Amino acid sequence: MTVRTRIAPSPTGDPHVGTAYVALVNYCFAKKHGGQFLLRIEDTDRARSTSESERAILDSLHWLGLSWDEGPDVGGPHGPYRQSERGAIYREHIQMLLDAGHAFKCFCTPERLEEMRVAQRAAAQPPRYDGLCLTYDREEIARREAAGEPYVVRMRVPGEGVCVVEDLRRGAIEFEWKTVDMQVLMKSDGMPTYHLANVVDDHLMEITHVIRGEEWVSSAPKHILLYRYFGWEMPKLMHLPLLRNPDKSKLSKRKNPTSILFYQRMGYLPEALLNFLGLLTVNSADGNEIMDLHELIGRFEFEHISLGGPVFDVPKLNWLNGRYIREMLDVPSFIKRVEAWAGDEAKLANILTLAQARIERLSDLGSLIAFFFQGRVSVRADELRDGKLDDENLRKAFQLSLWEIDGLRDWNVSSVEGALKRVADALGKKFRDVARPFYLAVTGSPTSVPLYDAMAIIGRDIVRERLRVALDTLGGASNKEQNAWKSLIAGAGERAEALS
RNA sequence: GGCGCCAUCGUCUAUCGGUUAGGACAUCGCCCUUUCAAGGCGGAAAGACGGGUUCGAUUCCCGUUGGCGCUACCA
Repeated sequence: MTVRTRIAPSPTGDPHVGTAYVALVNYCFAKKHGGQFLLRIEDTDRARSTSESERAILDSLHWLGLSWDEGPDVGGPHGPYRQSERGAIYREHIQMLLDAGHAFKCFCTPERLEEMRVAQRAAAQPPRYDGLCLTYDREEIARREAAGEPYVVRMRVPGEGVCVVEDLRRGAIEFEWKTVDMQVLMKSDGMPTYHLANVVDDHLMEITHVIRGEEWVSSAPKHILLYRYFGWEMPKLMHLPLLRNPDKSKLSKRKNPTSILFYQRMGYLPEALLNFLGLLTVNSADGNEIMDLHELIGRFEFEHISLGGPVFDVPKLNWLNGRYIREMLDVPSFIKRVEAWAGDEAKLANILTLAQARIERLSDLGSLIAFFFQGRVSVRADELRDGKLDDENLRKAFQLSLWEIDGLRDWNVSSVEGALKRVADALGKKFRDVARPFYLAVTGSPTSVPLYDAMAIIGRDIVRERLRVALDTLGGASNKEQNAWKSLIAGAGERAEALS
């Protein structure tokens, strides 16, 4: 049997380094065993999925040097590879479960479900659907359906017994069935949830090894049950640890840049970033830590993956990147890399257009536009404070701006302008009265080229990081403050939270 | 709260019952050097805690503690 693995990202935000890590492991495992590696887009969440995000994920993984044998961009015999295009397949499978009595229609309102969960929690019970709609007879269901009541389809789950999840790396993990919820398989909008789509697709795409993040361990019993209901052979499972912030919490952009785009913009070489992630998958006890993809594949053994969540250690990445820059590139190829990174003609033209009106000598250019080519800019707290906002409002301004820019669909001069104006509105100010700290945070200087244009050119990832650093410089925003401030930005708080 | 996963230097890790617990990053010192890097050499730095099992536990088992995840009509 040929080994087939996959990466199944959800296009709901920036391409995450964690996705790259999981993709790398899947890729190495498949190639090590002469198998295939697939890419499938899990875009069943219609509200949050975007084609820009999908594009960015594909581009980022390609940039890192990864490729796939089948996927939405390259096709393949098991397509389509985008879940939003597989609706008929899921409906057919949902019907099979319904017909066999393995799933049922549930008409319960969100309010009832919420009350039920609150009660269960208060009673120290595991949260689990109580089965009300399971008691309805044929007529009752038909009546409600005819009346146009919205419903979801849930899977039936045994009330007793134990489910054993076999994990390649962790061994047997036991769950009592009564702690496993009767998961929604089809939402009221007719789209499948992750659990159904994932199982159906993995089977139809002949995936033999499901290698995914640790956050899926607790839903593995649901997946096992679905395979059983369908009478399909279960693929092997392996759950990878989650990448962490330096404080050991799950890697999140609130505390750390998580987007591959950020590392690209910062001038990390793709080989270095890939090598860095690869170090978490091989045994490098011999002291050699410089490895290309080919060597990573050769040395890959899943036994080498430690189960403790590894901190994404930027200093070590920096060291690796430095070694790649000075050891792995000769001067001509180094020059090429720099040109590719900084020499984008359109970008340079934009920058120079902004600068032209503001210089007297060409030599003024260096200090005026240096911030376009920097990563973080350093600003002191007292410089930021020297404005028209008190300390709390200053921190609020930065926090709100972070939420706003994360909530933007498009990144361009006018969308950025809109975001910052909304922040000023929320503070009850005109933007020009709060502009100074933003200029300082983003450009490193209180006077510079036009801010919105500059931000549009610098890119969302670097801008977010500079704003985040400015906020941290002022002491950050406490959870309490964040909760209090969220309501000031319509919808952006929740959005940012969900995307974090 | 419920369920689950995890636990070696600050960080990434080696060790698959017996080691002076090894390497790498970061850090400190020295050397090299017109500066700064880079490079070379050296130092400091770890088995969370408590019980077992065993002739012997970092390693196996149990408990505690801690970290993390899940707990949605998000993935």
